[in-house]
Amino acid sequence: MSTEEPSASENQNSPQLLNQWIEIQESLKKQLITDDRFSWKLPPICNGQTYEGAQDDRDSDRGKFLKYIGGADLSFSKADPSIACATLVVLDASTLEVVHEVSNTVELRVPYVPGFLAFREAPVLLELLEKLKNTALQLYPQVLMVDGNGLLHPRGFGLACHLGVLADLPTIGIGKNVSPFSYDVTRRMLASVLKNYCLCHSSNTLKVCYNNCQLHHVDGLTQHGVRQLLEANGDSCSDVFTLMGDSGSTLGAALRSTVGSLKPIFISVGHRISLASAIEIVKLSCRYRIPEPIRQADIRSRDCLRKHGLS
DNA sequence: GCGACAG
DNA sequence: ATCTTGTCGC
Repeated sequence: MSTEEPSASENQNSPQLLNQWIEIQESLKKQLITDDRFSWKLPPICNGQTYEGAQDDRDSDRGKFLKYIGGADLSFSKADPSIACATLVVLDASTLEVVHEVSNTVELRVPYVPGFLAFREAPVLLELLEKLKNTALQLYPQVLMVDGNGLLHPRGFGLACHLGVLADLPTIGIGKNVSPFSYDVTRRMLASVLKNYCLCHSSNTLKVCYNNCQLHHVDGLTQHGVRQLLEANGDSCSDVFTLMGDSGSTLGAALRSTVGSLKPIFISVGHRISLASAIEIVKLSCRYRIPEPIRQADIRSRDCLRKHGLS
C-alpha cells in the first residue's frame, strides 16, 4: 500500500491536480476586479494628480487617505525547503515605518509549481490576515503588496489576484524578476524604454545590461558613474513602462524603482485596484529597489526563521 | 540541442 | 525561494 503511494511531487504534479488548480483559478478569476474599488484616497503627495476616489458601498474609511500598506513574504529554510516562515507587515504610508508585524512558521506540503504559486503560499498568508484581523483590526491594511505577480500570469491570475479575491482586499503584485510568462513582451518593451539598455539572455539568466555589456564586466564603470549617467539621461527615458500583451491587453508595468537600479521591478494588478493606482502606491513605497512593505516582510520573515532556529 | 518557468 | 565569489562605496 505505502509503496504504491505516489511521492509528493508526483502527486502534486499530476495532470488531474493541475487541471483542478486551473479550474479554481479560472473560477476565482470571475470575481476579479481590476479597477479602483476602495474608499480611501491616494496621498495628495502623489504628484497632484486628480484622484477619483472609488465608489464603494462600504464607507468605513470613506474620504480618508491611504494610511496602512501591507506587505507579505515567505522565507524558506535552506535545510528543509518545506519549512517556511511567513510574515505580514503593516507600514504607515507616510513614514514607511513598520507599525505591525505578524508571523507564522509553517510546513508547506504543496510544492512550488510555476504558475501555481498561490496554492503553496496563499493559505499561510490568509491565516496571517485573519490573525491580524483578530488582534489588531485597526491596523488592517487598506492595500496589500504581494511578493509575486497578479495579472502578469499565464492565466491572468497570479498569487496577488488569488489572495486579493480570497481576502476581498485590494492587492498589488510585485515581481522581482522578469516574468517568464511575459518574457518576450518584457524584453522587447524594456529594451525600448530604458534608453541605452537591453536585456541579455545568457546561460539561462536574464540580466539587464548597459550598452550590451554586463555591468560588472565594464572596466571603470562604477555604481556612482552609472547613477550619474542615469541622472543625466533621466529626463529622456521614462522610469516606468507598461507591459502590453500581444492581444493588446495591459499585463502590468516595469518600474525602475530607484535611479541607481538597472534591474526593474514588475508591477501588476492584484485585485480591486487599477494599474495606475498600483504604480503610484509602489512609487511612494520605494526607499530602495524593492518596495518597503515587501522588503520588510522579506527581512522579517528571514529573522523569524533565525529566531526559531530554522534557516 | 535541451529546456527554459513568479516564489 | 536558496546557494554562491568578489567587488565597490559609504
